[in-house]
Amino acid sequence: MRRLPARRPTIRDIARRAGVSESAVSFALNGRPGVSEGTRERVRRVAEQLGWQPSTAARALSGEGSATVGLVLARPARTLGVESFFLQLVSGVQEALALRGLGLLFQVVEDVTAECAVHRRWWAEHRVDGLLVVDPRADDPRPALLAGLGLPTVVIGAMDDPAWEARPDAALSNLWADDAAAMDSVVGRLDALGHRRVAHVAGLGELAHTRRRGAALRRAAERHGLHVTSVTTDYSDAQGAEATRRLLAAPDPPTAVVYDNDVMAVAGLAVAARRGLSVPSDLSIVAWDDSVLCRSTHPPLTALARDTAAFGRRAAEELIALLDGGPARRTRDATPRLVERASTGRPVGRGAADSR
Amino acid sequence: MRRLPARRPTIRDIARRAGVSESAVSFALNGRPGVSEGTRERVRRVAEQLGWQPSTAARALSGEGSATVGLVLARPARTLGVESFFLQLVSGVQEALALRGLGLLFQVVEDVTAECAVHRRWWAEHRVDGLLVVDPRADDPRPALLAGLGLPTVVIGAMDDPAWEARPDAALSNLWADDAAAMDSVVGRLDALGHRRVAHVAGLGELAHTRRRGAALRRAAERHGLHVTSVTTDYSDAQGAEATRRLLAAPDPPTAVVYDNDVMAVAGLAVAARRGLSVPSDLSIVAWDDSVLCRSTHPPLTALARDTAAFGRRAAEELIALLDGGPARRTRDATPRLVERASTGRPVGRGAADSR
DNA sequence: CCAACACACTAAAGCGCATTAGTCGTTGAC
DNA sequence: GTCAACGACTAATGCGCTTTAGTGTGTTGG
Repeated sequence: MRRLPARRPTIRDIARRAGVSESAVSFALNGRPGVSEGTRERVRRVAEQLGWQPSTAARALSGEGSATVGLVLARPARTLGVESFFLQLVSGVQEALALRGLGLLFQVVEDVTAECAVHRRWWAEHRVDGLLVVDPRADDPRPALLAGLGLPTVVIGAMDDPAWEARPDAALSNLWADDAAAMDSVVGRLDALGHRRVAHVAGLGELAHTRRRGAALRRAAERHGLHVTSVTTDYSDAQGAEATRRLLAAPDPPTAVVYDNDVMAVAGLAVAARRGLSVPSDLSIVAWDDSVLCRSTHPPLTALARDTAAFGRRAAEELIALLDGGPARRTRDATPRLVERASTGRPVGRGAADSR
Repeated sequence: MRRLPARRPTIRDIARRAGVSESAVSFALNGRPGVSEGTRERVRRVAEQLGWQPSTAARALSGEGSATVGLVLARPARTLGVESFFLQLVSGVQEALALRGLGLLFQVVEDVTAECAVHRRWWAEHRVDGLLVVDPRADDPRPALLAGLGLPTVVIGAMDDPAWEARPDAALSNLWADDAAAMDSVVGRLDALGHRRVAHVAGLGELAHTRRRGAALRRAAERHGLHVTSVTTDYSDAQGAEATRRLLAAPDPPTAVVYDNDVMAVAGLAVAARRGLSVPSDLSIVAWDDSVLCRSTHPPLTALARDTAAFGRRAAEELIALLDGGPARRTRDATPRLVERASTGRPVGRGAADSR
């Protein structure tokens, strides 16, 4: 009834039109030796004029790979569509991939088990040439799986050292940001402002970076002689708010809270406002990951900023390097920097810095 | 040096193991007649045991299609990674696609021209079987292009009637929400609260739904005898804030503002707070599209809520129906409903409803 | 008892491209 | 002047799967 054919041109069409064999066309179009410059040029023109594009399916079949990389997000749907992080990351990833004509196959699943299944399927189906893995976690099954399948992979985010070293000689690179250093800068600043009790509203406990941040916080606090509390959440606004309520209800509430994402920080701010606390004099707030959100609240939030799109772009570039046969490597990205806005300041009242 | 082979099993392996021909395997696995139940079962077991998965590349080559649908987002990078809308939409889309083993090829580009180029390339490369198109706009070149290419497509969002009717007998469906009705409900409510001057901070002027909302607002305002102002923006927090400042600086500022997305609404709220205006008594705020954002501010924002993930799911289902050879059709999704929170109320002072 | 016909299955071709193994006409070297 | 080497191409094969056209066997009916 519909679907007017609109047949795609194939190299065969080009061959006929240019009066050469299909192989000559293939050579010409792929820059292989074996055709004269004249013929090459002629073939190119015909291809252009016919609007020819290579069929990725055919290419993939004849061993070239599918010109596609995969990215799967394993997060419960509930905590999704919230953080700006992923869309920005993806947007950066694409920028780099598009330059090479690589497509991005994207999927959202509930958990890591499902993610592994997807990886396995994609591999078996020849769908992807490489993978981007996000949210590395403790006892992460993915690096081993992908190494076993021989799929070039870039893990985005700090992996635990054992996980990194355990990987065999696989095509597995890692791009990480120094969360510990970033946390240090936060704690140092809070200490300088006179805070003595700092809380950390952390993200999912299984994630490697959650642990790193927590550990860094404890170390830094010890160095500075601060008291710290930590609560883990699922990154949702609900749990961010709930954690804030709990922290503030404690007998000796913190005067500063560091949130592991922007959404929870904003939720925390709202809780403080509802309780009549003034930010920053009663409570200082720091958000991990800057975004529009942080800039739009009142007061705007101090945040650990990084260029997420650039992060994604670099990750994609690492993967491309791997795809080109380059060596696996571990690269450190820029450390998030503390952007101070109006949500942090000296604590006053409510038994703040006086205990020093 | 690396990349341990780990060859994927093919139907040939299955055939050998099961002691039948490759064609028999193909028939057995695809539920085609021509094999006995016993053989079919045996083949299935062997395939299972070998962990076989069909190669999409090979499938695509032999005419079955690539088992992939495409979605490209044409938005300047700046306004991206902001709204929760897209990630949620995508997450819903996937849920439906995954049930059918369809992959989602995703790309972000700067503008519609680039989007068309991507569509064309995907088509020529045999990469996708169908497409999801978002943000229909006035004089949209995409429906005609895709109809011409014969790619089954679902346009997500209200298309202008001419655009819809002009489409030839192509595999082009449309899923839309009644923004006009939603706008009516907002205006009705604001009128009932006593507002007389309402402003609309709209999104990109080229988008069809921006125009529809604007037109609906004007009609409704006329019906209710209200005065309306409208400003178009690029959806960014910066322009949302700027528009708000301009509106509030006017000689006869509005007492209620409807923002075309959550980000701008939050930015507007911050502007109001900075100017010392109290929300809602000095200014009522309504956000189009509900999200964590709206719930997390203080006061929380009244918003037009809809189930975006479900919207995406339905869109994907429409596309699957099309892929299955179903007829093109136009479907109306649920109308966004007004969720009243603390950011709307009766206007007081500042020359509010007294002029009635 | 043989033709007609199901039935279960195999052989072979084709999808679009890359690649390997030729083929053929020139050149260059000795 | 002859032979090897080279450049410019073409022919043929394979990738993994679907599909069409057989093939051979057993059953049925006249």
